[in-house]
Order: sequence, then C-alpha cells, then structure tokens
Amino acid sequence: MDDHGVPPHRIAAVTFTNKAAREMQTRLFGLSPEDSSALLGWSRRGQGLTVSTFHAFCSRLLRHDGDRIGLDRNFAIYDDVDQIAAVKRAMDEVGVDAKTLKPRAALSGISGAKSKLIGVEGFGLRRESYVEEIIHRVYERYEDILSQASAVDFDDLLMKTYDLLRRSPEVAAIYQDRYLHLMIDEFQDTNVAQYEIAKLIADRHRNLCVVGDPDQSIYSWRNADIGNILSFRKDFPDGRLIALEENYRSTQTILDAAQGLIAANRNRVEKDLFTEKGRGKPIAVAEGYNESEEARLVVNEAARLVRDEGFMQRDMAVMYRVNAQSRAIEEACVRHGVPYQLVGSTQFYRRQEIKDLTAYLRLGANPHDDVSLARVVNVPARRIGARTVEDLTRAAREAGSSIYTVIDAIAGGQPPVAVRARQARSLSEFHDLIEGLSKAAREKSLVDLIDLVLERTGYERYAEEQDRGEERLENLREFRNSAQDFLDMEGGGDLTDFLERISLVSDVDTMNEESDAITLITLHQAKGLEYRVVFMVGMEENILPHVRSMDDEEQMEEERRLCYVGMTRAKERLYLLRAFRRAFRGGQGPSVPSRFLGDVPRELVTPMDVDFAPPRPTAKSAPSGEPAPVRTEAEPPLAAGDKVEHAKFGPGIVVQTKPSGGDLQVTVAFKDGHGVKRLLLSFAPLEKVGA
DNA sequence: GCCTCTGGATTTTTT
DNA sequence: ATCCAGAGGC
Repeated sequence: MDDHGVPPHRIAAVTFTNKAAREMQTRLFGLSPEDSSALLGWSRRGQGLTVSTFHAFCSRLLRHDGDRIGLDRNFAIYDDVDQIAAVKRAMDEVGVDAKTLKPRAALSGISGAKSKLIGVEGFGLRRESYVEEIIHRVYERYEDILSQASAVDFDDLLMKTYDLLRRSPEVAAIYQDRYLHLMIDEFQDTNVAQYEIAKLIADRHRNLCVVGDPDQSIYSWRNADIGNILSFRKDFPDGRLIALEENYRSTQTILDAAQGLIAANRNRVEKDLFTEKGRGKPIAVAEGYNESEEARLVVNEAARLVRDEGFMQRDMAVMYRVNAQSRAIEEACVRHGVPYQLVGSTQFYRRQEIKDLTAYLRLGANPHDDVSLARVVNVPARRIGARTVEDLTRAAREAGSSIYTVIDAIAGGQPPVAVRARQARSLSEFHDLIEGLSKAAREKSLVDLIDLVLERTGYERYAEEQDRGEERLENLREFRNSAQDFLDMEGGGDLTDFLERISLVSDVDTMNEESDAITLITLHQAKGLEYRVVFMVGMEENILPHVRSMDDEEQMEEERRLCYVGMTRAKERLYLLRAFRRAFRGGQGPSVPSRFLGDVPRELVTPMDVDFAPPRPTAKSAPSGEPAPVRTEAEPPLAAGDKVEHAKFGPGIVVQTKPSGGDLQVTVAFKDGHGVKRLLLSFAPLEKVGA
C-alpha cells in the first residue's frame, strides 16, 4: 500500500477482532506486535494507519464528536448482561410479563432493529404483529433507560455513529476527507449498520475495498447480512471486492475436503480453491466411545505429534461447536499434563466479581448509570433490598431522573418517596460511598481507585466469603493487574478509556501467542486464525450441525459454512473426531455421525492411527521398577460369546470384538438394563468370567 | 431484608 | 448437571 504513495494515516482498515487488527498492523508495517498493540485503535492525532474493529472505531469517534448528538463523552458501553438488566427493567415499567416475552427475545428484536438502523420510530411504523407491538414499547422504554444513564449498547455504537455522520455534515466531512482509502476485512460478516457507515465515510474518495468470503459467513445470528456483498457491487461498481481463491495456508487435501463439504450448499457461488502446497496427509477420522475418550484421542495424538513429528503444542488447536465441549478436552489435558490455552468460555470480564467491580468503577465515572447502580447497590448486602430498589426506581422514573438522584435527595433530607428511617440511613451511607468514588475517580489513578473500591465497599471480604472465594479474589487481583498494565502502556488513558477497552476486547484478543500450549477454541472464534494442526471434535448430528439448526435450510447451510471455516483453519493436518455416546444435560445419549463427514470425499480420509498407549506409568502403577506390561498381538484376550463382568455395568456377554489402533474394541451386551456398549479393552474395567 | 429451598429452564455461536 | 427465579421462613 505504501508504494502507492498513500500516507498511512490516510488509510483506515476495519477488522473483525482487535487481534486481527493487530496482525494487520504488524504485517503492513513490520511493527512488532507490542508496538502495534500500543497503537491499536488509539493512533494519536492522525498519525499512522487506523486499524481497528468497527466498534472500537465508532466508540472513538463518538467519544470525540458524540456531543453533537447529545452524547456524554464518558458514556458507558453496556454489554449483553447489562442490556438484559435494562430490558427487564423496561419490561417491568411498561408492564410486560417475562412469561409473555422473554427478555432475551425482546433484546434480540431490539438489537436486530438497531443493526438495520431502525430506531424506535421506525420500528413503530413497521410493527406488524402483537409481539412487535410489545417489543416496540419495550424498545422505547429501553432507549430512555440507556440515555438517562448516559449509556450505549454495542448496536448503538454503530447506529449513533451513523446518526452523527448523517446529522452533522461537518463531522462527516472530517472523516470523509481524512480517509483516502477504506478497507473492510471479513466483509461477509458485517451488518447493515456497519456497511452504511463505511459507505458514508467512503462517500468522498470512493475508495472502498472489501475482503470477504461468502462461504465463511457464520454470523447471521448476530445480524450479519450477506446482502451487503450484493449492495457493494451495486453501490461501488468500481470498488474492489477481494474473494481469495488462492489459499496460502492449507494443503491441497485439506482444501479439497473443505471444497467437497461446502459444495453441498445450494445457496452459493462456485469457486475453486487452490494452493501451491502439496497434497499433504489425508484427513484423519476417529470415533471415541464418549466425549472423554474423544478428548483422550486428541490429547494422545497431540502428544505423539510433538514427540515424533516435531510439532509444537502451539501449532495445534482443538475446535468445537459449543463451549460446553471444552470441558472434556480440558480434563484430558490436565490428566495428561498437556499445556492448553482455553479461549473464551467463562470470559474474564463477564465474571460476576469482575462485573461487580466494573459497576463500581462506572459509578465512579457516572453515578447516574442506573444499571450499574442497581447491580451493586446491595452487593455486598447493605440492607437495601429488592423492595427498596423498586421504590427508588419508580420514584426515579416518575421524576424523570436517575436512581442516584433520588438517593441523593434522600441523603440530603428531601426524600421524594416514603422510606423508612433504617433504609434512609443505609442509602445515605451508600450515597457517601459513591461520592467518595466519584471524587477518587477524578483525583486518583485508576489502580488507586480500584483499591479504594475494594476497601470501601468491603467487596474483597465479601468475595472471599463466597464459594470459590479464593478464585474470585484471584480474579480481582488479575483485574487490578490488567489496570496497572493499561496505565503502564504507552499512551495510557483515563478511567473512561479503560472501561471502554474492557468493553471492547474479545476473547481471541487476549490469546497468548508466546506460550507453548494447545489452543481450545470454538469454531466461531477460530475464524481468521490458522494452525498447523486442527482437531475438530463433536462431528455429530445435533452438535455440528447444531440441533437448533435442524429444521431450517438457511441455518443448516450456515452450520456447513461453520464446519468449512474450521477445516480451512488447518495448514497441514486435519482430524475429525466424534463420540459414540455423548453426555448432555445430566443424561447420556447415543449419537449419529455428522452428515458433514459424508460430504468429505472418501479418498481424502483415513482412519486415525490411534495411539492407545496407556498413560505413562506413574509411581503408583509401576512399583519396584518393573517394566510396564507390553501388550502382545498373540491371542485376543476376549472373543464374541465370552462372559464378562464390568465394574459398573455388571455381567454381560461379548457380542463382537474389533481391533482398533493398538487396542481391542469390545461390544458387550449387559444385563440388568444396561444395554449394549462398546468399550475399549485397555480402559474399561472389564473382567473375563469363568474358563 | 436475608437466607434457603425448590422447580424449571437451559447457551449456539459474540463485537 | 447447573444455574436462576420465585416462594416461604426467619
């Protein structure tokens, strides 16, 4: 890009995650990752290339110019937990019962509208069903709650940016002039609001370049709109739409497999994937008895690749459809001493104790943030219960003020609502606490503020007394460290910057690339990443494709694309695993191999060479230096018809045996209603009976 | 107001 | 299985 003589600061590139932004910086300018992470999204005074996510870009724009549309510079960004709280309150206030409409459903209606830039009024004009009628009322109230609190949600970051650019031509002109070139990565996953913003910004120089692959569109549930690609062709006939067909990543075998899979989608445009790389190894497929054995197969194979084939742990990733699947993999890693890095799952900034602490920090920045206030007003318990909060909320609403304003009046001896003396006292104390935090937020450093919160609220002691107290304390400490890091970082920033930062980081952003560990990650999160070795687990009907996509053709195609995304993350080796039985919701059930397995051309596939070597002998299993028993090929220890006894399932009869890797897979029919099970001899607690 | 118990739902994916 | 909301006793 720089050889075209365009100064970097005249270019903006928008990516899907901060991590992708960082990588782009690194690639374009050869900056070290640390340098670029310092620059990331915070490029000062127009210096340097702007690379960030849509949300970070918009947030920055709104902090700078949002006052033009009446937005407070210190607006808070509500995540979905905060949003649900706000929706619940809105539903309460407009008298919608949670049984009529789930808050989650209401929110999804609101979010869907916002991402199409449909405001409350617009929604009111279009509503055409009873549910939409209700959502409209909730939407209206929800917007009031957020604006009263000077808060925006994720969708607002986009929609308000759009509004601002539309309503303030001067502001729009600044950005339109500045950015000679605008580039959007992962274009297939943008929503209407994002595209409209890009269109506005590119309106002057008309240099919009988008990179995307319709076959990797996997975020329609988040309102991504593949129609943007069609719109782009129409709106920018000369614009560049880059759809990479050459894949510099994977072996031809992996590409062919992925191609075979995705070709089964009806609703797509043909394309050929090619690579300069060789054919590589076949795709390995295996079935474990249940999810823990599936996990063990993965971990054993990973260990073998490290031991025998010179791979590093960091070259490998295990990918799954739903976060819950990570549990079994994690356990297997722990058991076998394999280092792993779990991405996401229980996202750090979403943890209860972190959300609570964050709520206090937000209150320090803005005591009128009602959602944060309601969250912690009685955490730790300070005798301000649900009833009182309800009264305060009603009073606030009637006065058109924030809850804090009501508390302030009570503390000042002017209660606008009847409160008992006892409550008034508790509220006054809370009032003093918040006043103290506001003062500290203005005068002290971020870390001092955090310390003050922990001390003055008694939160530290409270967290310790909860279950998992030690872990909670540890998280609080880690949070404090991250604040310290933030301050130490070049450029630093104030409380508002820090709060913004933690709202906009995603889990992939926090991945550690230095540590030598296997990555455990969902297929969605894996988009845009690559690994030498990829293990995809849970290749079963109802998992991938997910059970919720079963009765909808469109969603099924998206599942297939998701599978495609996973497969194309692999550079050299791809493993597809499934389990014969899988535990879910307490119970257990048999499972059916995923239809996607059948779409991979057979000739590319081979059974996984399973390494059933028992776990390394430990002190207790190998006493007196005796060598571990070696399995011989001589005689099968069990055959069909043998009577056996299982430690858990009791007596049974062997139905079938089958060599499997270095092990013997035994199918046993058990008595007493335990049914037929397939077991691996070396692991099942199985004894031969008689003879 | 606070604590414990119970019944019911439950997340699929996340900036 | 686990988490949450609502009920009921203190």
